[in-house]
Amino acid sequence: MEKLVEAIARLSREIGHMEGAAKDQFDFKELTLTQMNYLETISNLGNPNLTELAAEMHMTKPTTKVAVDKLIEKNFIFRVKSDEDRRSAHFHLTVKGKLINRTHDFAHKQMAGLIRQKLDETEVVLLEMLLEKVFRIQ
Amino acid sequence: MEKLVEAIARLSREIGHMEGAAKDQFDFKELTLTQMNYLETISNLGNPNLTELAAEMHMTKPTTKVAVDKLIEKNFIFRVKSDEDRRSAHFHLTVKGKLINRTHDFAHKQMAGLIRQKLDETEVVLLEMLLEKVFRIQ
DNA sequence: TTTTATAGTTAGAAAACTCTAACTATATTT
DNA sequence: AAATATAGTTAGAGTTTTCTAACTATAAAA
Repeated sequence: MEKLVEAIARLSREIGHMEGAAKDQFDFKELTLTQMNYLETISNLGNPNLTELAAEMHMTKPTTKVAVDKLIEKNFIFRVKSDEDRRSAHFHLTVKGKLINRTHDFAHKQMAGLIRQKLDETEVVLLEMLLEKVFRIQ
Repeated sequence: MEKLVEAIARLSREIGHMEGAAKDQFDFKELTLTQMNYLETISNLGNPNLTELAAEMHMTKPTTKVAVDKLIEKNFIFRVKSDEDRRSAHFHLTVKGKLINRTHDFAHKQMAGLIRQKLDETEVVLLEMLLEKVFRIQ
């Protein structure tokens, strides 16, 4: 296996593991795996409407409606009616719903901590520069 | 937001997105999200028994049994009876089951490709060295 | 302005997911 | 050897997830 691919795989696995641990901590017993998935997708899409969410989830609209109704009832998201198109509404995360993202943040911070622990300051700056170059838009 | 954390978050999001796209490609319509999750956990644990799998999934043993029975019926995993403890059996991935990991591999290779596209050879070697140092055991 | 398309909803049914309680078989402890 | 613990199974019930078909309301096109 190529060295670079191996390193990425390792990084990815570790971050995944840290996110799993974070979710255990945050104790989302209130949500099923499926509901968590809808919530994360809403977060990723950024206030989608029902049609957009259903498309991204590869589900029908009635199925998606059942899911969002549960998330609304449990106070993880709320509806905002669209002014431009009065047929439509967009889903927003509540304060409680936004906690989901904290599990990602937590894992990312933890990984940053591991990196600072293993590399000296010069190396950290170098790594930052390299990663920034990879994701720079152009 | 700290620069390093931001870079990790970006990397993590991109890899996640690539994995999602890979799953769409591989077309696992045969599996529900839940079943996919059991299968990935079995893969991560490496031939766990029912008790170990249930613990990792935070589910009861009967629930876990229902799930693995479905995966066996669909030929994603199979049982291997333990010689040491005759009450027990371990789950192994079939060839078909191992395809799941390919979605991860695919995403990691794609990310490696993006990196090679944005960095020159010297920078790639540097990045490899830094990541290796982070994950070196000691 | 009538027709067609789009956004979302409702109803009802099937499959998947999850649990508790009670059980069998094998291992371990006393 | 008897008592206790562990690995897994079975049965049955409640909840969640998913679909198709049919509907309302608004927007866009003809």
